Formats: sequence, C-alpha cells, structure tokens
Amino acid sequence: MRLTKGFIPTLKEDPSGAEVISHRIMLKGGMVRLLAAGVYSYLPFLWKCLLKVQQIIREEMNAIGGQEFLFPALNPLDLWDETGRNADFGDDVFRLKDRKGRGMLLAPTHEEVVGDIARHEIRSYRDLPQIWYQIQTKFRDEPRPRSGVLRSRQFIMKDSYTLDTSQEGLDRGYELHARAYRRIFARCGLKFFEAGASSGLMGGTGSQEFLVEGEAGEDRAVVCDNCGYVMNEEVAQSDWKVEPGTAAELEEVHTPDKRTIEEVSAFLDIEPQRLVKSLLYMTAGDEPVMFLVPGSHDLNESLAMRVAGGPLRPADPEEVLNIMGAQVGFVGPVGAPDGLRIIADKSLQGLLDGATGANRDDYHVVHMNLERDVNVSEYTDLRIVEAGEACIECGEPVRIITAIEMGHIFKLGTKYSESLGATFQDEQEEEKPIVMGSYGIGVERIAAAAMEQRADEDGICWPASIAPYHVYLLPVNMSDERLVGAAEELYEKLHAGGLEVLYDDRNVQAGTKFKDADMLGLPLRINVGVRGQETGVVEMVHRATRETVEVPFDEVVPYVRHAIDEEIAGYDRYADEIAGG
RNA sequence: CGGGGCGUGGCGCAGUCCGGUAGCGCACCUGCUUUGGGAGCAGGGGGUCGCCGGUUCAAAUCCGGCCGCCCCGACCA
Repeated sequence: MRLTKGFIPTLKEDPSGAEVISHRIMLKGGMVRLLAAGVYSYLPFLWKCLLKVQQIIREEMNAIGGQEFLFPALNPLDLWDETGRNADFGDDVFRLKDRKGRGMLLAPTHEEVVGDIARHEIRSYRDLPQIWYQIQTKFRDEPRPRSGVLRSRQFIMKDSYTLDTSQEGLDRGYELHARAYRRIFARCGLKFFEAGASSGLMGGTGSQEFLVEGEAGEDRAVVCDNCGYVMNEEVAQSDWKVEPGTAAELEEVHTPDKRTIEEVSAFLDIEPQRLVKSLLYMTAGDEPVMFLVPGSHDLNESLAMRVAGGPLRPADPEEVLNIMGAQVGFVGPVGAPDGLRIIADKSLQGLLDGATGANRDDYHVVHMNLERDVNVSEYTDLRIVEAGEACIECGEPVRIITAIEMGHIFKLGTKYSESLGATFQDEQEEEKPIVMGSYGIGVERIAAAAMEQRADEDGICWPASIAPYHVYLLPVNMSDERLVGAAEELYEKLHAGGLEVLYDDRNVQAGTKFKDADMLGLPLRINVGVRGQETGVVEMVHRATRETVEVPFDEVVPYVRHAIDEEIAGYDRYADEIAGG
C-alpha cells in the first residue's frame, strides 16, 4: 500500500480523552474513530490486523471441528423470555420494536439462537456432538463504556457453542476449546495466563478465563507463584484468619455519627479486621440475608451469590432500617431478627473479641463473641482476597494481577436446553436435554491487549502474525530520484515476494515518516537513504528492539521474508508447546 | 445511577471568573526554499462558540433546562 493512496490519518498531537495506551495509539495512529460512546469505526489499518486475528481464530476453531455460522444479530424478544434472560440482562441489552410492534433485541450473545436451532434440528444422539461458532458483532449497552475498544458497546466476538449428549462430552468440548484458545492467543503473539472464573450471568458449572496482564484491564486475578493457583478475584479464596482475641462481656458503646469502618475503628481504637462488617442483601424473592466480613476486607459478591443460591442486591437504606431497626452504619448481627440468615466469612470463625453495629443508631457493640452472641447460619469464604494473604492451596503469599479478559469459556450444562426444550433421543429412546458449552473471544481486545503489552512511548510493536503489514518502506527523501527509484524497485520486489508493504511515498520530512513508522509499529522498517546509495545497502530497523542492520539491496526480500517467518514460527512453536493434550 | 471534568475552524487548546472586533499552534490551499527524527518564508480559505430558552442596548462569556464526550465509582460474561 502506498501511503499517498491509503487512508491512515495519524495525528500529530495526543488525542484528548484517551487515557489507556491502546486507546491513545489507536486514535493517534489513525486506526479507530469514535462515533458514539463505546461505538467505534475501525479504519483500514486496524481492520487488517483484526482480519488476521479472525483468520487465526478460524484456523484454530476449524482445527477442533468447529463449523462457522452467521447467526442473526437481530433477535425476537420472545425467545429471550423463554430463557428468562431478557429480564436478566436488564438495561444491558439494546431493545427495539419492529414496524408491527414486535419486541426485538440486538443480541449480546447467542445461546438462545443456538438453542433454537438445536431444538428444531437436533433429534438424535447420532446428531451430536456439534461445535458451532461465528465471528460477529455483538451489542451490549454497557453502563459505562471505557478504555477505547476494551469495553465498548458494539464489538466483534468469536462465540462458539458445543452441543453434547453428556457431561463427559461437554468436558471434551470444553478441553478442545481450552487448547484452541491457548493456540490462538499464542499465535497472536500474546503473553497470557488462565484463571478459574465465575460464570456470572451465563450460569453453568465451570468457567475459565484467558487473561493478559495489563493496567488497563478490569479484571483482577489472585496468583500464587509457588503452586500455580490462579483465580479471578471474583472466585478466589485465601487462607487467612482474624486473630480471635480474648473473650469478654458484650458491651454497648456510644459511637455518635461514626458509621464507616475507618471512623469506628479509629474512634474505638480497634483494628479494622476485628470490626465485623455487616452487609444486608436481598434475594430475588426479597428475602434478607446478612453477610459478615472483617472490616479490613470487602465482600465478594460472586461468592455471596453462590452461597445464597441466586442473585442478590444490596438492601436499600429504608429496607435496612425496617429490617434491622437501625440506620446503615449501625447494624450488626447481634440481636438480629429471628430467622435472619446470617452467613459469615470463614476468617471470622472462632472470633472471641469483635466489634460491630448495635442495631441502634449511634451505638456499636464491643467484645462480641461470634459463637456466643450471634446465630451464624454458615461460615464460608466471602471476602475479596488481598495481596500477601496465604494461598488457599499451598499457604505461600499470593499476588494480585490486573488483567484484560481476552476469552472466557463456560460449561453451561442444560440450563438453556431445558428452558428452550432442546432435547435429543438417546440410545434407550429416552428424551434428554442437550448438554451445552459456550466460549467467547473478544477480537478487538486481542489487538488492544497486544498494544497494552507491547507498546513503548513511540507506539505499538505489532507481533508479526497480526501486524497489518510486514514492513514499512521509507525513502528518506522523495526529491532524490535515486532513492525513489530504489524504493519503487524494492516495493515491487517485496510485493512479488508475497510480503505486505506499507510504502511511505509521501513527500514529507523524514522525521514525520519516522514518527509515523514508530507509531504504526510494523515489525520491520526499511530506510532507503543516501548513505546506502554508494554501497548498495538499505537500513533494516527492527521495531521492537530498534536493532539496525545494513542489508544489501538484493538481499532485502529474503531478509524480510526470513525475519517475518521466523517470528511467526516462534509463536507457532509456543502454541504447540502450551496447547496441551 | 452518584461524583468530577470537558464541549470554541479538521485536530489540540486559549478566551468564560470581570458581557462589547472570535484567537493561537498544528493541519489544509497557492508559491518559493528545504529534505535522515514531526521544516522555513510569504500569501490564503475555513468557526450556527454543543442545543434550546432567558437576562441585556449587547452573550462564547451571566441564568435555567437539555444533549454529548471523558475520568472515578456503582454496574458489567
């Protein structure tokens, strides 16, 4: 591509409103443009990268027996009412009406459509297993789109679905996907890791995330370097306990206007961890449940929902007042209403000397002995793990990593097939629900994560496997006919050699070209300058290392070919090593 | 949804407090010079100052409402 004919509108100045590095580079490098909050146009340069990512995904999905579909993005609301997810998704889904007034939505995911096809077409165990996938635009009306394409409202997802006759079949399909995902991310040149995860709105029995470490990410993972325990913070546990202390008589103390953990612990001179945080939540059926966690920690809502057996919402201040008889900030488990389910974090088990709200405005109680003073229904892990706590598996201190979620795989089971009536007949002529799995990859996030992981202050350094072009051809001075002649000739030769070249044939200062070349970050750059004219060489600059070598004119094509092939082969070898099984 | 910030030529910003000729840099067009890390000189084009309403002789500027975008939080596969 000649830059004079191409459309890569790079910016000279930093764009406003782009905080994370991938967003900044995408705007500055002329790769994306904003249309509305969380809605982006992908310009040709980035789109070439995204097409390469999609091609790698296709190859790996096809390799595990996946069949590519294209499901409709426009879905009837009725179908989503059948699974209950029209309500579950709430405001996060875009809804509209057709001309007849029928409710429709723009699909945020496709379990329902897959289930609908399956229930009409899958009759027998002989039809199974199936692996269906698509690469398609998804719509989610995120409450707060942010960080450029990392959390947008319209984005490209590879989603796939396994249909099986049994849990064992599902396990196989799930493992095939895990391997394919490892190969995909490895081939895209990413350093990634895997973590156990929460299945959230998807439901089901197991799930795992593929993550890339990066400050711009929204996920946090608890990692043990000693034993390899890696869990998303949402489901992570640790081995940590509050020191029990010594028992004493329960005492009510006046704590006027002291509501927060900080205020109360400072006022009473009690360590925050001994101050028991009492959080009232409401179940879907509006039943109250109280969760107790040490004041030093936050409640892990995923774990709370798991133990409560369903979705929860924090009780609003009025409900708290009605149920507990005191304002938020002064409620506690001591003297709670009869029958209130109280679930405590394991770290509090055996606590002899704690403090908490007295269920009376402006009062707290001290010397609380949990066993003696509180009717705890259950002890379980409920707290968000903090860095340095002992690993639940091996006891060594854990780290916490901020990361970008690239992919997520779920064992769904029969949740959707049952609600949709997607069944098959087994060998015994018995009608059974299809066992499903679902698996997603955020396509733009791969490009963004590559930037977060590999950019420097000048721009991105693309992995060769997904780089929009292989090489940046840069004649230093367009008014020097010798240079232009040499560059033109190289351009033709590189093309003929099957290489993708971005040829900067603009008549601008060399410095401008260098800046753009660094920003756009192709793996190699060829400087065609006067210096090499006499000796018949060009400068070959490796973007990632800045290493510069002189390459004789006639060896340019094989040099580039070799460098690109070697880098990609390295990713392929890595993919082979880590894919497993 | 709560908190904060912002909205002025294509881009980045000043001007708003204290009302009175819309400005700067970059980009763009023409010409000349220049050409290895975002060139110089000369000339030129381009703006309903987010929208609606109000106050005023007069509003980018003051007041009210609305919209949009960004950040933090809540939320979120």
